[in-house]
Amino acid sequence: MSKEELKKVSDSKISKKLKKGEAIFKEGEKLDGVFCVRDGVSKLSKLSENGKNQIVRLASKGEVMGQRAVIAEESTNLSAIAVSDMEVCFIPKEIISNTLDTNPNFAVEVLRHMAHDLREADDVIVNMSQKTVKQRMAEAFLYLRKNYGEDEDGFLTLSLSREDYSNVVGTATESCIRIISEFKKKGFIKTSGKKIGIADERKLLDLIDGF
Amino acid sequence: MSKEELKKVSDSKISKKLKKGEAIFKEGEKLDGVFCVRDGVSKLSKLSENGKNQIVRLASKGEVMGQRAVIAEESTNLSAIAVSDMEVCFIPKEIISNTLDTNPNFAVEVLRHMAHDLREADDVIVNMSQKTVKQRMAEAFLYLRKNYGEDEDGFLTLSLSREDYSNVVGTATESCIRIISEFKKKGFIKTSGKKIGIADERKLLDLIDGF
DNA sequence: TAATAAACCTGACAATTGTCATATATTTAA
DNA sequence: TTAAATATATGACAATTGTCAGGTTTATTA
Repeated sequence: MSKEELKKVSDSKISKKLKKGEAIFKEGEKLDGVFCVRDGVSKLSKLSENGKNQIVRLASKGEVMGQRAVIAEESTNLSAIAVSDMEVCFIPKEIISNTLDTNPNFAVEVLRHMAHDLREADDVIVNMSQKTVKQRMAEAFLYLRKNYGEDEDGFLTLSLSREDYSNVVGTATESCIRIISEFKKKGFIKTSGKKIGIADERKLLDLIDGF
Repeated sequence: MSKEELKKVSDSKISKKLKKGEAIFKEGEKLDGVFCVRDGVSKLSKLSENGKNQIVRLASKGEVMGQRAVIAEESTNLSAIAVSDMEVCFIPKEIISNTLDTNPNFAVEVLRHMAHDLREADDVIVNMSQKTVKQRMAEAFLYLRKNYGEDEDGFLTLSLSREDYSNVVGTATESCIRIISEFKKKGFIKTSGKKIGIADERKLLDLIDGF
């Protein structure tokens, strides 16, 4: 079964709609299959011992959630919560494991995908440990524009709450808010209500590079 | 080809010896295959834009390095440098890709392994972003004991330089040294020359849990 | 062995980030 | 619509962490 075939399977399934804030699955659960995002965006996060929440990655259209746990036959280490209204479909693990066992191409394709995820995770580790909160905030804005685009007025299509931002960059919500204020004052970004737009990409890039 | 068979292949290869400090490969290189650690330990690290080095993980006996890049057909995102004298063997990428294409079991096995690495990477992300430097230092000591053991006097078998420690936990070398001094003064660890041993596991665990 | 280099250590201080308290704005629900 | 809940914002301060500038010790090598 190729990726395209799998997509067909997934398209034929009845998909589930979720409202912003609803959970698709929670950390520690056993998953009976994987979830494929048809529309909207989900945050994949993990609770640390001290009660703080860390958003490890975001998943949007076409991306699959839960495959790591299903493949490793473990309970999931992450929670998936909708950050916008969503439509997801479910693919039972039996289909996954059957296809894995019988079709080497599929396995290799999944493998490539996971190799890619792993590289991204490595990059996140380096960013988290070597960059300042301001630099991480700047990267978050650029990442969101690159991956989810902006509207006709130049505001990010995917709007996260301040708390979500703080959970992405790994900082206190207050610090996050302060940095947003500072960036706005300096003209790096613009805001309108809770919408945020990039006003000066160059300045953000300079900040990331340490200038 | 099963994992055991692969091991046989690798064992039959002429292996290469490396002295502490030598590089197996460097960030950005194209790899013609993967490296299997037969003896010793290697650090897998990445340079961030600001010139700081981050150790993403350590690889020891039986572990494979470079598979992510070979599978994704990308240049490697990490450097591998020996932190002790080492013996590694090389498996050409042709063998890997042939085996991947023809043997679904092998692909699934590699997949499981990569799923495991990905989970660990997620955990590292959370640790890096949500824990203090002291907590991360405490975790590093416990991790090193768990994975590489201690000698008859209770000192960690794998002894890293202070700079390596700082690159593992993502902090300045001076901060790292100060924390080592503090832990020693408080009786959490003991030192002898550059050797470090765990003196009070309970206290370290309490610190990690925020007490 | 002596000279040199590298690693380790410490103090002083600055910069960054977190915490707590509180105020305002916005959203949600009764 | 009004009340309650939630999200956003800011000040004041403390705690953490980084930087620079020296030291000392340990390892390397000429």
